[in-house]
Amino acid sequence: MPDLENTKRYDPSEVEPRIVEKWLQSGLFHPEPEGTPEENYSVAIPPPNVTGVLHMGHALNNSIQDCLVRYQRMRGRRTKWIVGTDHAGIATQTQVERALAQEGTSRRDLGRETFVERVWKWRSQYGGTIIEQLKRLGASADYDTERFTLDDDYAQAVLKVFVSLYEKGYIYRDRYMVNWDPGTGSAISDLEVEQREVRDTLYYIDYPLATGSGAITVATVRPETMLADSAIAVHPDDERYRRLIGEKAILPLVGRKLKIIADEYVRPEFGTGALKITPAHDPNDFEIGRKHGLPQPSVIGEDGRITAEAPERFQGMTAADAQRAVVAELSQQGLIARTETYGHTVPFSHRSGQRIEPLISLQWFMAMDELAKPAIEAVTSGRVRFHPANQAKVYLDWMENIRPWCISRQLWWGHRLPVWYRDLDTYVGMEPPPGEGWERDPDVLDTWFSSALWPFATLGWPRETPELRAFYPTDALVTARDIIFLWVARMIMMGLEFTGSEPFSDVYITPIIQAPDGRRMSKSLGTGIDPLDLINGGPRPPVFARGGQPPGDFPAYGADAVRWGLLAMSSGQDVSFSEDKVAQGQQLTNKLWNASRLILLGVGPDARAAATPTTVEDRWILSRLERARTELSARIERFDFSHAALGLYDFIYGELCDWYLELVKPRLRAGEPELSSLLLHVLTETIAMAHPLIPFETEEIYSYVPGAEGLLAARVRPPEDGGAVADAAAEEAVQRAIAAVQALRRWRDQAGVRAGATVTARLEAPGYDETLDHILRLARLSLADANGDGAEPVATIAIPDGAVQILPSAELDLDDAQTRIDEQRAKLASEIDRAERKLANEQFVARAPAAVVQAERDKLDRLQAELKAL
RNA sequence: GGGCGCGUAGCUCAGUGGGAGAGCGCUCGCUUCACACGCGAGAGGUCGCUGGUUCGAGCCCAGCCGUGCCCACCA
Repeated sequence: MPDLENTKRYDPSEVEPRIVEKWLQSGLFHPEPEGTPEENYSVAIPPPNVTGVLHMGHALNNSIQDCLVRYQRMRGRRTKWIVGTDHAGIATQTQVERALAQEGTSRRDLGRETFVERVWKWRSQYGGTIIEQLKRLGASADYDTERFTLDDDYAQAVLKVFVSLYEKGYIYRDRYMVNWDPGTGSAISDLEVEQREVRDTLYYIDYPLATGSGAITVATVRPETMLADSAIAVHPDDERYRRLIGEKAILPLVGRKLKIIADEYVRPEFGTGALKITPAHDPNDFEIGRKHGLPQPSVIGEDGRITAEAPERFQGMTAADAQRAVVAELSQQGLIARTETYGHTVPFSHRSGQRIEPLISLQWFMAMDELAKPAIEAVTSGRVRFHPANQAKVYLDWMENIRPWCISRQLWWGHRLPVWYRDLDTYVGMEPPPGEGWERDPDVLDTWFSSALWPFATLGWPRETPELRAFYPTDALVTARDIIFLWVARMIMMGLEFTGSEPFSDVYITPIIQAPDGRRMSKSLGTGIDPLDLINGGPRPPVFARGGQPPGDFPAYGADAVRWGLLAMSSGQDVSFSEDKVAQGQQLTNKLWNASRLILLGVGPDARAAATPTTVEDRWILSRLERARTELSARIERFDFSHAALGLYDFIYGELCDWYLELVKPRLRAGEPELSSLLLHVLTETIAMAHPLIPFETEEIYSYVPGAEGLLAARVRPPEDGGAVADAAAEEAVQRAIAAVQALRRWRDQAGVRAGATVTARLEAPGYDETLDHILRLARLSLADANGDGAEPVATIAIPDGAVQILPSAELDLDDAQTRIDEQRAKLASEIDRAERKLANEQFVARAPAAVVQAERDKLDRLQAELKAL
């Protein structure tokens, strides 16, 4: 325990690790499975990759979830934050394969069984880091029931879902065009493909007509695929080619005859208006081929090499080599009419970064249309709400145009398909089929298939567990935009299909935090920050250097400051990372620490918190506190985290510290018992409302509060009173006093009055009885005694409803004072002029709302009173 | 091609119809007994541009310019 008296600076690196242990040992984060989902509050974490490490996106996402969970826990709800990790098929397998490559071996060398064992070993070695990092961040998740998407129970859920959807006919096997990723050697789904700008060469190739005279010229960026051409298509209305429809052309290099067909898909204005059709290697051609019943010769295999269906001299070449060979032969034969460079977008694998090879493959698919219907309705009906709301449109647009999902992956790390083959028979079931000779399908499921079950499979589904009864459906889902389709949509569909309920009612889409140069935060680009480097202190990457200085290291900001900073950044859909915001969070924690020291060291050990005001400023702070509490709660509930964070800062700095604590210092030194109780009350309520945002420091401070019991994190806050505590009179009185002090300080500063000097003054304004002593002290004035009553003022300062007259004294420079008065007069006069002109405008008086007009009149009256007092 | 955003003080960003704000940075003054990672005061803005609606526009509408992201099968 730090010595409060001598710890003038809050030190998060000393406090935070201690507090984490305290929380974990308390068992507070693990709720018993009791009550109903309506009474309880639950959140399922987006499961990070088991071998992953915390990045800024996680830090933001989990700061937000923890804010929600802690807030609800302190409202008295039983809270369950489901935590765990994802096996992340491709990502994890790739990691391990990379390690194997370094050892000079490969998964093929090891064989499937050994390889999978190796991945499990890898997982036990490197897995779980991120869970420890979540604890360091303060995430109040239920670590006692940590889940993994490859746990035995979880696997049962996955198998059951597969079998059930197969039996319904939604899951089926088909030979279809897929996105083949040569990098991972697997098919991947449409969502794992990204389009990139590429400059290619567009080749114009002459295909001689079968009649022996003339040729039809086609344009292509992938000449090697011509080996698999099965037709040429033109637009039916294209005058240039109409007479050729039904004719045949000779496929160069191969000699096959290609029918010239008509299809409206072809754009006459592109290239030559004639399109070569390669059904096996282009998604569009695949569709056209099916429509026209064309054969689907396939010349590029899953290994990326030319197959036996191509002429022998090309077989075995890589696609790139084949392209060079094809172009060379065509040029030799004079069949390349011309070439041009051509910029366009082509698909790349999001996983391996390699260019997608579209090809026809036998894969497992899932029909989505029927599943999508209720999931669309869930959002249009408002049972699932997106925040911000316009993200619902993104979801709906995708759902309404949903396509089949390729769910099989040619990997070894994942849930293996519960499918067995024997000759022409296929068996699908949770257990292997009886009898001999069955071969299990070697493929595994897309990782997102199992992720889609996360909110209920983690609670024990398909068993009817107490956890499921108590915590499903969950309440909020907090995630990033980029997985709305991959994950959110699929969870809603699966939740509805298998549990009959939406898996959550609110989806909060976090902003994406970008590097200062506008790029994504990414380790490989050098634009990433490790959140732990911010928390504990660590190297600052060069792009985050400030003011032209060398980057140096981050100071150890602490988890509270990082959390607060991230929340404060969270407005809009994209935000630049701002170290200043984290620094502001650090300032806040330091300020709160010192305010707490003032109170705790000042009140004495026997004081107990009680909300008993005795003065106008007491009533003021209670009123302001209640407003701040109410506002903060409302902002958290509507997922407005940046305003929640900034509003908390404003209350602590702008009201509690700048004014209230300054106002009561004399009473604190006098040891007034009622004040001590009130200060403890205000402190306790302040740290309680701040706790969901800055949990560590507030927990630490709470441990020093006399009479406080247990953990702050477990404290149930009194409900907001909805404004009943609001004390308009006290707020008005103190607000006027603040304005007066500020006006007087400004005058002092500009008139050059020495900072420590006390100046004699006379008050010429009504309504300051309760606050006069405070104003005199904070503005360093003393009231004129009876002898000074008749003196001529050397300066007159406008304050609300009147003025303060400054009487002559040695401290004052009279010229400066006069200048100030003149300036103030001019300023007031111009404001009065503005208000008068506004009120003279008949249109304004006639058409503006009465309250607005009245407010303008009141303002004019006030300004005139102030001017008169000068 | 479609969709969603953004453009306000040097920087990062608040501000959804009624006198332009915060944090940081900058200037000036304070070793005031919670905090010098502090306190007090201040300077600094044609609110991207043009037009429109309105008594009144940073805010609403239209167009334009700049910029970011998502979706999409045009060789």
